[in-house]
Amino acid sequence: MPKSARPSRRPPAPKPYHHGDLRRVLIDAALQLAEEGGAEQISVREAARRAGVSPGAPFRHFETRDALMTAVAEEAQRRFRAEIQTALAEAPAGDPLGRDPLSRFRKLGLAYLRWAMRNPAHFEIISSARYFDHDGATELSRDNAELIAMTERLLAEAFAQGQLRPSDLKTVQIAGRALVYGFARMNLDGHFPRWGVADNDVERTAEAVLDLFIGGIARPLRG
Amino acid sequence: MPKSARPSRRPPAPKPYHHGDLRRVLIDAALQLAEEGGAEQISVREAARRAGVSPGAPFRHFETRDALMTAVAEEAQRRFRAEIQTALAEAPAGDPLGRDPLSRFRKLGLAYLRWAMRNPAHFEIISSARYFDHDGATELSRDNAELIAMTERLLAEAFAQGQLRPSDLKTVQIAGRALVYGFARMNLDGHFPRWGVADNDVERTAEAVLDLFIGGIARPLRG
DNA sequence: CAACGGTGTAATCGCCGCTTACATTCACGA
DNA sequence: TCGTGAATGTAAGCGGCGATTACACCGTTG
Repeated sequence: MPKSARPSRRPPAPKPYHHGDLRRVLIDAALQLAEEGGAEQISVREAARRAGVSPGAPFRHFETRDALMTAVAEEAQRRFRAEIQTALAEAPAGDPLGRDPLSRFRKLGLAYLRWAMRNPAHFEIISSARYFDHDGATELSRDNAELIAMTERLLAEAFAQGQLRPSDLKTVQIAGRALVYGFARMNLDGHFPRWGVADNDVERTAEAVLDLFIGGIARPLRG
Repeated sequence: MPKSARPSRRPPAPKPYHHGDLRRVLIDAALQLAEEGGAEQISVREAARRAGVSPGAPFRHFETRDALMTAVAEEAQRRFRAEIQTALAEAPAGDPLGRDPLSRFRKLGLAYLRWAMRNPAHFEIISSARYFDHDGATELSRDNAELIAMTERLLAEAFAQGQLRPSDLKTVQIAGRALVYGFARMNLDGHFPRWGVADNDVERTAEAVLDLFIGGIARPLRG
């Protein structure tokens, strides 16, 4: 009598049919698998196994493995988004109104890098656009577009306030993204040992790299 | 009589036993597969199929699929290396002796970017460090270390000649790599449509991004 | 020419994504 | 209240995959 001890407590749960909330459990199991061995280690069967369910059951909730990956990517993206918002919500020292767009830009980059360093599996899943082109990926695309728009706004404000040397802002934006994305992927893809960067030094190096970039686009202080 | 027309011409070939040179053919087939559908589409069985050989035959030449991937990565890296050397060999205009390290640095970055844009499948295979940690991957590591050493030398020379503003050179080096690597991966991972960069514009954008970075690290011209 | 080692084949194993047919259980209206 | 249909899970099976094993072939070499 394995599962008889489930007296159907909890009316407000959205999908407590047979299993309880299999969809949720599958996503969590998949995230766990990604943390253990990378995104390509995610397997429908193993997720089903960990959910204590038959191999065919997941296909009631996800048409294909890629659909599961999309759902996992959305979950990861939501956590990433929350992290970014938290980081940006912290009042910048000496600028309680948050009117210094360049330092907010820096904070954004730093939050991006730190999150990617500390959650490489989640970052990996979000990386590939492959899982953005599915039916249920609207949330993913929207979140991403908002993040892009935010950096665009910050850069425009920074420029308007004279914090930037004259540059094409679109180029600055893409270069900034390429920098943090590339750094995060170098970490994910295991490049840093080849570059003599130890694990303890990765976050410090990330900060140095970001500051170098910002120093390169900022208008030099006259003095 | 499918393969009877092979009168064993060519004594100096290293492995013309039964098939001719299966190892070589398998690597080429795998490269082809990567070009068609990405690195993860490489399958030992499909490579064997295209080589006209039984599914078990490849394992005489590669212990595992990953060993095949390592060999493919080495082949891709060799081509990449050749491309870089060709690009650097071109005499810089107005500096026939090649004594302008910063412009050589730029040329190196540009060659990296262009090759990655035009050979995304090869770039992808080289990206992951996973295939560097196999027995036969010594060539891969050596090539890579040489490339790293070359950029280090160029930056040191550029600094010595006063072309750079004061910066930590290691940070500059890693930032430069992160920038081009990130840009190449953004292209590979399909990010650019989200950024409003059309396919025709990718190489132009790459150049703009690189120049922005170099403008950021270069000592501003006094005028 | 005989023995041996390098090479390819055939058959098989377990895992995978995915599908189909069937069993169970919940939700809701006659 | 009950029964009927839809939502959910199971059982079984398909073909493809990486990998292993036993066996067959063949070129080299002593």
